[in-house]
Amino acid sequence: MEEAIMDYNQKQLQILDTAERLFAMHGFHGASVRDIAQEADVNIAMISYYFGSKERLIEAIFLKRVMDVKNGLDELVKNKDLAPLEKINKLIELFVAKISDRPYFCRIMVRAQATQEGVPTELIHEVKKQMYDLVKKLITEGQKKGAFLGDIDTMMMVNTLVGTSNHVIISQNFLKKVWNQEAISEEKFRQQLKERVSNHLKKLFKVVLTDER
Amino acid sequence: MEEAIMDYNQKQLQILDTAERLFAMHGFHGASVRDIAQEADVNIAMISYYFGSKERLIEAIFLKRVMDVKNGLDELVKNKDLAPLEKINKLIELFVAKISDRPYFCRIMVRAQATQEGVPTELIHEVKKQMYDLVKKLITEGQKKGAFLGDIDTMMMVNTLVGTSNHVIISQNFLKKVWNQEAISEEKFRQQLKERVSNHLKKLFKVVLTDER
DNA sequence: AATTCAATTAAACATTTGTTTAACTTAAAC
DNA sequence: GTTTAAGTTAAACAAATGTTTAATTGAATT
Repeated sequence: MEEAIMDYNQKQLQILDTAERLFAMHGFHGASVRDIAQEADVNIAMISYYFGSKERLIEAIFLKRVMDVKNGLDELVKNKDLAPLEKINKLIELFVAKISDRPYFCRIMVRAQATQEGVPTELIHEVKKQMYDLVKKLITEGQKKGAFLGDIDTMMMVNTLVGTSNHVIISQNFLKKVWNQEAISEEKFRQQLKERVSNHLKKLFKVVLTDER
Repeated sequence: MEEAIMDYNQKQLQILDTAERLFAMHGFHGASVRDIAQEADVNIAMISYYFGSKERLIEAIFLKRVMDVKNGLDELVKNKDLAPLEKINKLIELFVAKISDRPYFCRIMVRAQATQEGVPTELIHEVKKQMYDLVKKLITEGQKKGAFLGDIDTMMMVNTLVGTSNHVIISQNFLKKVWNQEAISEEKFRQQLKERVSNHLKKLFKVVLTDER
């Protein structure tokens, strides 16, 4: 939709970044265009001027980020010369990195799936479908090569991958508190978390998909 | 807070149920008190009259439901004479049943964790902590009995349990579409989903915690 | 029958909401 | 230097928001 190529100027990027943060923290209806304009340090009218409406603004955020994820997945498919399990590991690493590096968008995405907040549902379904198809392909490939076991609930494995990753990201504050790591910096903690959930999921998939431990 | 015993009359229950549904579908700020009053078939003023404010209304919903979950967990602890893995299975079954029977509240809960929507954060953290402690206790118990393996990331296992379950519930519409099960009734599909995610998680925990398959 | 108090209502309240307007500035193009 | 168009602004707009008010009903209690 709109134009395929999107080159935003400085002010537009300010608006997009601020809006992403505020939508994530307070929800679509909880973040007013006045709040966004003020925190982005632009006049209110500029939002309508550049993006048309609040709805079109969040759509722009989605388009910007979802394309990112899609391109990441496409890149993975090209890697032909990896062992089945290594491909899975690569996918896990890539997915976890993607969402833990963009925690604000992750929150928006989770909200969007949970509800109907005037967010482009088809876009979400499309990228989820792509994710599912990719995992299914990787698993059946591994099965044909005899590397993976036979009876695997592919769809549920995807749900575990996506659900666990998302949940860790949105529960960050809670985890920090439970682990008594409140002294550590936000950035460092996120890095630790990324590594830990990545390793956890790799072990999980290995032990489910193969006979080894 | 408030009174420990809460016996709501018919009208109050209508408000609570409708509010739970609308908060789940449109978010806290996306659902207006007018919408809630209209769909619950009561006068707007009755909401302030009974609950004081919109914030206190969602707090009442949380109190009502969270207590439910807590009581469920407590009951599980009493079962002393079960094998370690059977206890884990029981926990999975109970948790999945709890949230898939209350999909609206599940969505509210997910939103509340993802953001800060004037929702009682301490309440959520409290019940999450309880869940974590319970799983930790069950796992270390199994390890002491020699039934479970040694190196297990307990916290991540909890995240997998909660994250996967939540994600399946909030992605219901998508899953229905992907599986081409759009003809089936809402209720029946939810029942199938409950069984499937429950079995999936049981297998997952078994293969991770023990040496058997 | 009179009193009391909770329940219920339509209307009003002050804010806040997303969006638009019309005037003004800036800067590049001719 | 004039023209053109995009950028920028404060102000205004109608609509929707959460909450309160003041009046009325209902049904017990005295």
